[in-house]
Amino acid sequence: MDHEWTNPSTLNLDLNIGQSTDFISAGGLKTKLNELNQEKKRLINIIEEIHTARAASHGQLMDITSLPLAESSFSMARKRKMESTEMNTCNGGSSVDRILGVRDQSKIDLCGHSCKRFREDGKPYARTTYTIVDASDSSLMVRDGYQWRKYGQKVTKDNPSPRAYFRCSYAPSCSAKKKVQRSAKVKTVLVATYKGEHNHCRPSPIGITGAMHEDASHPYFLSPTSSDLTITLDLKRQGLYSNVHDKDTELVEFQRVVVEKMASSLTKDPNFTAALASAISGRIQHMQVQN
DNA sequence: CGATTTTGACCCGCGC
DNA sequence: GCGCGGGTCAAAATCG
Repeated sequence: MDHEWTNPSTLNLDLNIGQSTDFISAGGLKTKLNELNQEKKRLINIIEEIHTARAASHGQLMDITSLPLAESSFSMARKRKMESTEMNTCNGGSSVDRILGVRDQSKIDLCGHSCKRFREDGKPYARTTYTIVDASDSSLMVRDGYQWRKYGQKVTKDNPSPRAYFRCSYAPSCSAKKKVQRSAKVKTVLVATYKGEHNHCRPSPIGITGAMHEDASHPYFLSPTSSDLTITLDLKRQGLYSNVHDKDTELVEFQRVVVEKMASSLTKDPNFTAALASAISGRIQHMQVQN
């Protein structure tokens, strides 16, 4: 199975505008714009509700983050050395910091309940995220708010791009690790696989101005602080545990979320809707002149 | 000068 | 038992 992939950073959103053979009346256009405005208000309300609920549940997060860590099977050799498991608890940070901390998907679900998930053999699942970066960016750096130290790089058999290995800068007290590799199919996508859990607060929360969108269907994070569009998608929340090794499924899901997000962003942008209305009305006037 | 990155060597699990 | 490949180590190089 080999999906033909569109570069997510250059997705072509076919909105079917101007392709209909039906005549678009001025009244119909006005109705359509009103519907768009209503949809925009509805979406803003949903986002506000999500943020409010998250702020209210951060107290539960504090309890969850102080739970003992699950033993990571990531490195057997390392495990022998990491006997010092000094546990830190989060007792500080701004409310924004704490809210952003909720992004650690393995610890909390939408209801604030602990949802650290384990495979049948008792080992924790790896968390995979995708980040769109500039194709010319070869740094393999994924900004997730934590400080990482690179400790290795390998070229793997199934992907010509090198794979970078990172461990948390707070190691050995923190056992969190991640590996980052450029997608073999989409060169602008960095695939980051996280293992282990951080036992400390996020030292540098990513973009306070960043928009967080996590609901049952769209657990992703937008980072407008970088020059490129960065969308971090947590597939564990997508109910794709059983398909965690199916890269095609992951990539298709990623593409779907990107398309939905871009379409949603456009319809919420008053500049876009104004420009759209202007373009359509201009087209209508042009058609009337021709007739 | 300490922290971080690079990179070749080594370790270890797994399939044959 | 052997070879392969992913993951880690650690010395050297680089950076701030």
